[in-house]
Amino acid sequence: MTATTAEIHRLARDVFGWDELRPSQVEAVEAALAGRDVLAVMPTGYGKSAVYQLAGVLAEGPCVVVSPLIALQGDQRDGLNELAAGAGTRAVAINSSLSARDQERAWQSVEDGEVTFLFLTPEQLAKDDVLARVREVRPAFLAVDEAHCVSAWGHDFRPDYLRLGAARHRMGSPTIIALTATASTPVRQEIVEGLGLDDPLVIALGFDRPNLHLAVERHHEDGDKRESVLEQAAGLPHPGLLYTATRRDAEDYAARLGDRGLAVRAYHAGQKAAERDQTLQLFLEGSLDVVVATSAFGMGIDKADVRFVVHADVTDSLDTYYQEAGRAGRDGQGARVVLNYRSEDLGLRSFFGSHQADQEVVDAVVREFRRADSPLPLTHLKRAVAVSGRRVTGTVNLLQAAGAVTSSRRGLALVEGVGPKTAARLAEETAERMERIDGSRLEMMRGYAETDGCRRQYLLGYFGEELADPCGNCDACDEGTAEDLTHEDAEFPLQSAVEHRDWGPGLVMSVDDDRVTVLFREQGYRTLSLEAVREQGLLTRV
DNA sequence: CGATCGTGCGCTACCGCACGATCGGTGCCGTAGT
Repeated sequence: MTATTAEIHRLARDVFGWDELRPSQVEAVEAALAGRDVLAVMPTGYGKSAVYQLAGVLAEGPCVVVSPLIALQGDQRDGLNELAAGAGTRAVAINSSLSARDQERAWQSVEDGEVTFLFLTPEQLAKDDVLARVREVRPAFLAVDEAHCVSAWGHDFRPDYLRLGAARHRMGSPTIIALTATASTPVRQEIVEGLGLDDPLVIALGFDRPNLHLAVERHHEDGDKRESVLEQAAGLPHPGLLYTATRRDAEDYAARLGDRGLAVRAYHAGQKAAERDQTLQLFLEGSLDVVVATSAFGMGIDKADVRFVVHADVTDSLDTYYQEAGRAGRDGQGARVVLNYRSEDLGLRSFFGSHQADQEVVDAVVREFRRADSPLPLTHLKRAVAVSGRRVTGTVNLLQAAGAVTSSRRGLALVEGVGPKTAARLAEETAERMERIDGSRLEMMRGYAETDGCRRQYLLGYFGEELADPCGNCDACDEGTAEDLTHEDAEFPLQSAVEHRDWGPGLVMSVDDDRVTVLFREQGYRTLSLEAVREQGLLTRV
């Protein structure tokens, strides 16, 4: 399956009405059509979706699109149906919001060959009957939208994300097109591994958003921080978004900003759907000054003129932070991005970082494997073990990551010689490694908050992109504390591969005068003193 | 990790305090009950 560059451009123009495509979009479409897996990390508004849309129309079989939120799927489906109305393509979304009868009707249209784009959640693809039906229609592509969810949610919250790689093979091994707006090096790596991408074309570009002014406000007392956050949300140009770590804080800040006469509403997952929808509508139509929200607010929300994004608390990583902060200034006009930081607030985040498996579930899963002496489908294990399916899936994911369980087309199997004790030990070690890595990502958050250097150089460095000079549009640059952090002739250039005596292979993420930060495969991010590195010969370039 | 809630104690009170327990954030899905 191939298409010439001219054909791709013609399709974009005639069917979708896009006059111009970027070279990276075309490159990604061509690779996908040639059967090569693709991971495209492109900023919002860059035309990520065009990659699977163009490839999907040009391909022989339908394109399965995995998307995390049912509401988002509805928007994507409607947008696609409107966009390509004349081209004989059709998009449907099948999920639990449809009645059994409507689901069946939708499947019929898929099986009759009327559907080019089929939107599904990862949970749908965890079901045997769904996979069987998908397999029958011989999909050409499995597009994974918002692919950072694989890394952010796959481990425990929505474990079916980490089983998409296995699902791909059970549906006849279509080419995967994975898409996300923000992903640092380790997140990209997790997407590649989690989805089982095969020698993928990785396109990652355009992280810099020069119109965003980046700032950090450091605080000692919680009360002072709250006052300052209120001042920011009230005083900065509107409309804006205020992110909080808890639902309760979202309500509190919203009430206090309301007292100051602002048009403001809270938004979090504890509210009724109707209330949330209303808030979203009011915000989109420009009737609100501020929305105060937990992380529930955001994905798929495209409002161009957000003038500030203030964070009342740190997030679990800079990936999440930049994803949320990046909702400011999409129109390219100036916008303010402020992180309010207290080192104590990092505590809440480390609480959320446990990956430990439940001993009982590990035992039960291992017992079930040993009882059957042939590979088992996950659905069998979920039936056989008397806890929630999610916990079983999470445990199996952990055991698989630990190398105690392998997955093949025939199903899951215990690695030879692994008993309950070994499985438990491997699971624990793996969970600890994940926690170490989570902890190190939190440390990068601390680093961003505590640096006196240019925030943008730090942030872009985290995403593996080098900014030659201090940006001139952050608080450190305003105050003149930012020094030029780039060292072209440095002994450890950015993104160069190194090997540590004890910690193994790593990648250089940032360098300054006396320190180097390296991303290690097993340890996560570690900052080392250059003096110690030199004296003890800790690092070698490889 | 830190804030908040519930419990039990002491013992001039339906109160104050110390202590331990619990909770904190994202959304699928299926099923029970209106």
